[in-house]
Amino acid sequence: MSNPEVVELPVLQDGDVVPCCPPITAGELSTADAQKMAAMFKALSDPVRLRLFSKVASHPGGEACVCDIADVGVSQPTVSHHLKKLREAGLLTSERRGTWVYYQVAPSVVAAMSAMLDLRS
Amino acid sequence: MSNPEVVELPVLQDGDVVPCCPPITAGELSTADAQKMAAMFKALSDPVRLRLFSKVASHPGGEACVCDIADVGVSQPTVSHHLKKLREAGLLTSERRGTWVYYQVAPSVVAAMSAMLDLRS
DNA sequence: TCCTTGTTTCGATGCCTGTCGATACCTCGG
DNA sequence: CCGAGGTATCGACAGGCATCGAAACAAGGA
Repeated sequence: MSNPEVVELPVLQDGDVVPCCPPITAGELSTADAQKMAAMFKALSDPVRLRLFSKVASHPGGEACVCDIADVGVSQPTVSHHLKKLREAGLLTSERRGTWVYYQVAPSVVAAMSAMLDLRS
Repeated sequence: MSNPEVVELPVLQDGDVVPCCPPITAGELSTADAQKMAAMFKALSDPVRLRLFSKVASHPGGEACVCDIADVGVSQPTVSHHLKKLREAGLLTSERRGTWVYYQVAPSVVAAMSAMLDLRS
């Protein structure tokens, strides 16, 4: 925390539209696009993160309190660590309302990933 | 009959319907489903693998010789290693035809991943 | 104010994985 | 049968990451 000049990662912010990358069949991926896409998929490449994400996504309104989803078989700090990863990847956004923190899905990012996997040609 | 060197995978074969997992919004993922899904996403969580996959997918017929796609900036053993990972995840299948080995995309698996990311709510 | 509950950060540890060079394997042409 | 070129495996190393307990931070109530 002693470095105030740390450059923020080019991660995605709440509300951003994310075109990101073309469908995989459109042609060879550039190195830069491949890195961006890989970061997104990596965020979902862990079973715990996948369960956390699905718990948020399956909640009414695509939103859930940490206290509602924290039971995934790992310690609470680990849950927080994974939620942070999902936030940094732009898949979830968080908002504190009083005592509790609520997480919401970021639909555009997920839609972008889905589009990239669309193999229709 | 021409049933030569079939590379057997304990995983998914081209043409198989892949029930695997429900859409993420359908409810909480079971531990088992989460592990299966995470393995698929993990296969695409590396930039090199993503580029290899896109090179195969963007080739006519969704098929390409290793010699056509091996130029991704890493050594030949590393390319082979990544292709093996993609094979083990069920995303690619391989077939030796004479001197060269051809890789094809396994459309159903990719479609399954895409379906899981479908967030229409 | 102090205490309780919810959440995040910190520091350490052990496993997993991407990468390479060397080498073995497979197929074809001579 | 042998050599050459394409592909896969092996062994080793370095960096990354999931996980935990402890501690710090935030908000509300007594």
